Amino acid sequence: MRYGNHILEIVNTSDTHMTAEQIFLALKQRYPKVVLATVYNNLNTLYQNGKIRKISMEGQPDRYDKSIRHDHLVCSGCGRLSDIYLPDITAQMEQELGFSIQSYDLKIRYLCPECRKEQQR
Amino acid sequence: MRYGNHILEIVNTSDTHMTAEQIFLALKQRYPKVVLATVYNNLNTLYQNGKIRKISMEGQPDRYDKSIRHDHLVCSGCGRLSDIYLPDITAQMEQELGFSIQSYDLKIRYLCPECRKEQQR
DNA sequence: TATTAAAAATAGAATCGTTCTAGTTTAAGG
DNA sequence: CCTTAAACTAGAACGATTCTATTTTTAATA
Repeated sequence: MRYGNHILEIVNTSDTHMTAEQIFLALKQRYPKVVLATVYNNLNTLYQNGKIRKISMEGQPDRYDKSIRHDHLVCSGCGRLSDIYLPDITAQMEQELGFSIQSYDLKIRYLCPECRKEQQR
Repeated sequence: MRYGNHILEIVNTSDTHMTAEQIFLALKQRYPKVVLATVYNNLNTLYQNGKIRKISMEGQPDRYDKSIRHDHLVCSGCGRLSDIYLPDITAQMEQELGFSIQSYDLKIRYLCPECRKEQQR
């Protein structure tokens, strides 16, 4: 994985949630010969090794995200996705379930301030 | 939406999480002339009207689900997706966040009993 | 340093879920 | 009935992702 570290850095330092294409374009700046399939290969490997997260959103290309635990807010108006750091509820879940879990994905749907304004008209 | 009600019924009464293709095949039994694009159209409309839920899973076709509130368990071994009815944590989330939300999606990753056995070898 | 083998990258075709377009049928209201 | 809009059909098109075959790079070893 010649590009693995750089791809990981791109994903980790981005605060947006980048698509493979966007990561490819960013990587291309330093390595102009790199090809999209390579980026996919690297992303898949990083994902399988738990180094990054993958977010699938309906109708959109998958997005890649840093692996540190956090949750997501999705605005149901504009669709914008943002990070939110809520307390870990793993223990709570496990207590409810009665068995242990590996992780969880929490996606919260809301209306962002701008879309709320928009809607009030 | 000539097929709307029947599609809704298929989704609501299924305990698996059906793909558009599977729903199409089920619907075809009663309406042999129906076409996949129509099923997609209907599913999209139902989804936009909040009658059904849509679950996007990486690398797989979208799945459709009843809209009543529940959460999901995904086995990280075999990938099987199942329903789980945990208490609603909307209020808890809102308290943490300080603003109101519309809904949330909670997907819990774990190892199902069969895969746990498998792994112990 | 040269040799070799394995791993990663490249190019581009292929796949497959989903949407789109244009034409046709159906349903509802006047 | 007649008209019009909505829904459906057929099949092409699209786009994200994967696959295949080939080439390049890397790393190990002699």
